[in-house]
Amino acid sequence: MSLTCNDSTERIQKLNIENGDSFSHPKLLKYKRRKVSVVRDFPPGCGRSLLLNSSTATKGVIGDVIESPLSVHHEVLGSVEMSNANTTLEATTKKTNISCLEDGHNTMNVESSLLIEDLEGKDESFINIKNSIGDEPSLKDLHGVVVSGIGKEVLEPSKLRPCSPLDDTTFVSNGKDVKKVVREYPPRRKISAIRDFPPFCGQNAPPLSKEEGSPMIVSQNNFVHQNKLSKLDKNGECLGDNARKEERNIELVEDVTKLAMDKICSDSMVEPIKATKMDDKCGSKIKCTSKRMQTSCSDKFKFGKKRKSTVNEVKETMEKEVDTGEAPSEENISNIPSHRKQLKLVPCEQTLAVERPVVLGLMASSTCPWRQGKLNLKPSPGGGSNGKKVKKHDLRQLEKTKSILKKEDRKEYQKNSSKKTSVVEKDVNGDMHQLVVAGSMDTSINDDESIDSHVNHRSNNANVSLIPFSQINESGSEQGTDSKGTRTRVRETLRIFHAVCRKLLQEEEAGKKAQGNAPRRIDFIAAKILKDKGKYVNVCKQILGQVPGVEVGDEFRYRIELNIIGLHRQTQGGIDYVKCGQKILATSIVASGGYANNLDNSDVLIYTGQGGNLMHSDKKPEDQKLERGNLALKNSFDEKSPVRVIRGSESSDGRTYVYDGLYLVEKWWQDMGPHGKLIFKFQLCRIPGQPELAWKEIKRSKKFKVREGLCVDDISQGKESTPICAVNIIDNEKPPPFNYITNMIYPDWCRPLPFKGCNCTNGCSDSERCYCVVLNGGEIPFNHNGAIVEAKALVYECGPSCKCPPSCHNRVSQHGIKFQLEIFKTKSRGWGVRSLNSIPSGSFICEYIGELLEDKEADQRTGNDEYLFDIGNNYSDNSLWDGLSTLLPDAQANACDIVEDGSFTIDAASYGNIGRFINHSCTPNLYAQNVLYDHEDKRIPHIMFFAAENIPPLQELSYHYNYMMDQVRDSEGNIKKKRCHCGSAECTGWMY
DNA sequence: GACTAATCACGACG
DNA sequence: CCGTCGTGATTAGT
Repeated sequence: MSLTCNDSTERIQKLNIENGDSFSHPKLLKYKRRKVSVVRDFPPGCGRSLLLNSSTATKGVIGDVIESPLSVHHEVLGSVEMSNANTTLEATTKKTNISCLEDGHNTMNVESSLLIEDLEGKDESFINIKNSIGDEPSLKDLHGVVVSGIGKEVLEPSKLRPCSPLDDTTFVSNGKDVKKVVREYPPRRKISAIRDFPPFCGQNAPPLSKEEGSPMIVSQNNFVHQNKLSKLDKNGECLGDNARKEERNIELVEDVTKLAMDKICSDSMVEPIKATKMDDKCGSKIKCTSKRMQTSCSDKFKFGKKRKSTVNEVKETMEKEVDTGEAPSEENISNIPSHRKQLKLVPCEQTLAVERPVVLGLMASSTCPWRQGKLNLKPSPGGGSNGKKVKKHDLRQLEKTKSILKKEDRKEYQKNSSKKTSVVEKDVNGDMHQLVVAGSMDTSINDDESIDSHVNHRSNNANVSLIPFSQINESGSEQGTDSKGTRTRVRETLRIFHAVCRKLLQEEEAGKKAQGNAPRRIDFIAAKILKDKGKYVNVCKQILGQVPGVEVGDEFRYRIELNIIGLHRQTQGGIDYVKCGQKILATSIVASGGYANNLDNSDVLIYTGQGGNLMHSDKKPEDQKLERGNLALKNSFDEKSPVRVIRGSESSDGRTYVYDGLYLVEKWWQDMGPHGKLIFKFQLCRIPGQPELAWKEIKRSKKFKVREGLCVDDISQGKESTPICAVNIIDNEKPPPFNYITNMIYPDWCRPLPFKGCNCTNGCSDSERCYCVVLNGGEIPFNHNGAIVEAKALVYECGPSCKCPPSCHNRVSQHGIKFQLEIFKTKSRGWGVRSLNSIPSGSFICEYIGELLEDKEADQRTGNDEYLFDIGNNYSDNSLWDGLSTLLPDAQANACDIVEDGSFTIDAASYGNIGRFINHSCTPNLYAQNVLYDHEDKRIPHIMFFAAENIPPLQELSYHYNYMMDQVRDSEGNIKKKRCHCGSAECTGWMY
């Protein structure tokens, strides 16, 4: 066995040279800083608010209320009548004049933010708070003073007294007597909404694994409605009859929110528990099998020759279908009402869900979403119509494309909109989203919804639905099934979105030099295309609470993605809200601010309200008003309604948005902004029981400079540019020994044809002259940020024979690993691989490296099938982004080579790299891409893993092993089956 | 030249 | 029609 990789040393050198040339995100090139730090703020006791050390801490519990003698109510703002915004503003303005008197003599200033500080040693005195301008009757709405501080000590209410001469007075408001403010100091536990947890919530919640999540929150006014979900969320979009009846009720009653929610709550009390139990059952099933399998489940099996013929069979079958969408799982199909199974809605690319189960059966990969989306559509690569190069097209062409798309869908729109007239009219009448009685079309579910979803969206149909706070991606329950489909749709939609963006970016990058095109917003264009194609998810309603198919930790690159999946509808606005009866309630906020310094205290968020022209430098700043988003957040506080929080951050990886889960508005107040105008502040606290965000753990690791469970510092022993550590918090096992290599080992007899290479010195942009670009079908298959544009049968990178520099955009995977990867012990799948970085979709991860074997030789290595990777046309596996060709007709897949059948296998058992640890998943986030750069032997391409979607830190990396059922045999020819423990909601339990 | 910061133009959505 | 915790490109400054 000898190393014959002819450029191994050169490559290593290049690798070293290139180490500094890190994966560059487009956003990396440009930074944008917010001019006014309206978002950025610190919770009490943190950051700038940390004015006191603990010894001088305020005696009081954070959030406590010291009632002003002029105060009307006990709870901070909670019940204060805010109807007269002017009064409130006035009162608040004068808050800065409030003095805190000690013993009635000494005056202590209270900051405008109403921090009461430095009460150290003043225990014996009582604290009086009075309004120095208390003689003004207009101050009747002045509310209590919030004690903010870092101390946890309790300030005894008895020590809080109104000062003379207002001592013990009652205050008359609106002609009614109110209680003596101080004596009836509210019980402390009222101060924090989140501490008062109903059953199944907060501290009362049963212990949960991350996967299980938290079942539900039933807070006083924070309602969950599992039952409703089941009706709403057949992929999210429809309301069942009962639900619609409820909605009618909501419209009729006066106290809309309360009554509706009460009803919802009572309806929902049984279902969630049932669902939880079912989930448990399912979980235990998986657990017991997983125990049996333990580490062996990361095994890889070979599949025989039959595999390919099977694939072809499937392909033939699938080609008869015309389909862009995902196929529903078998369960989904069974759940579709029979009358709907007969629906054939739209010609052309739009779905024919009905026939899929047959194909799925053939596929024997029924619930793997990516495979469903893919095997079907494309004619075999390199064949047929794909022979022509893709022409760069300019804006006009794209507009043409768009208009064609529009035309197609306009017809649909007109067709459908007539059915929706009533809904539309209702919406027109309301200035905001309105609770409406959904038309019969709205009962459409699953795939049909994808057809009219954009119509719904256009019609501005904003049905309010309350999604319970719970992890609803479990299988086995109705909810789980729904969510499973929605999760798949969300992932698929985002994947397509990213793919379209990359494709557009590719065109942009290719065309830019030739003609200085006007700047394009590829995100908007991509979004528009998806919308026109009905690919939006959760479009039909504004969702309060958890959004189906979106999980805590999901990462996004563009704001518009939040809109696409229904997480946050505003494209720019930070506060999204929905009209719920008479009130508006906040559904979600985007906190884009440099919170980098304050990650440790991430469960609390202080959010600045909107308005006041803070964002417009050309307009005069004004006081923020209690309207729109501000009012919505205030109402969410009143109703204890959960608010989704999306955190935006800028880092070296560019801007990302992370869904941080549900928060409750804990309190709100007004403050003086940097421009001297009043702004609203909202303190939100993360609802406990939700999965921890990965970056917190990483932050913690960095802080303590210790990785918990670290057992090997660098399994590559310095051979990779960044060390790859091994982490095990499950048991004491260390990773099994093997020889770490960073280049393929080719056998003696294997002398790959040398790669001719290009002679480019101009960045390999010439689609006709660059040899490599020609091989790739006339385009560089990567974006300038290093992301692969789309999956292809074979990708040619420029190689050692090329004249272009190492910085050539057509050199990506050869530069090696760019992310900080580590291997870790999983609970049921042996060792797995994950990244400490956020990985944008399309990024190169790593190669699958080992010894190259012929199949027959691999067969002889009995009992050694764990780390085998069959080289072949895994293009069928790769067509993860197949919607692309139909979404972008101009951007047809190019002619490109296919891998020639040589029956080779990579064996990573003895010699390998980190790629050998990557596990199988039924819902993988990576895919294997064949790449050639250092030789031209199409039988033995490099196997390169690329990210198929945005991957948050610490999420396990996985790809689909693509075993075919009953094709995996042991050394004696017996059919082997392999348990799958990927844990995915889509998992069938078997690797095929 | 690389990087930062401010500004502009355009934008979709509700 | 209007406003918005966007986005990319341009420009000026360091």
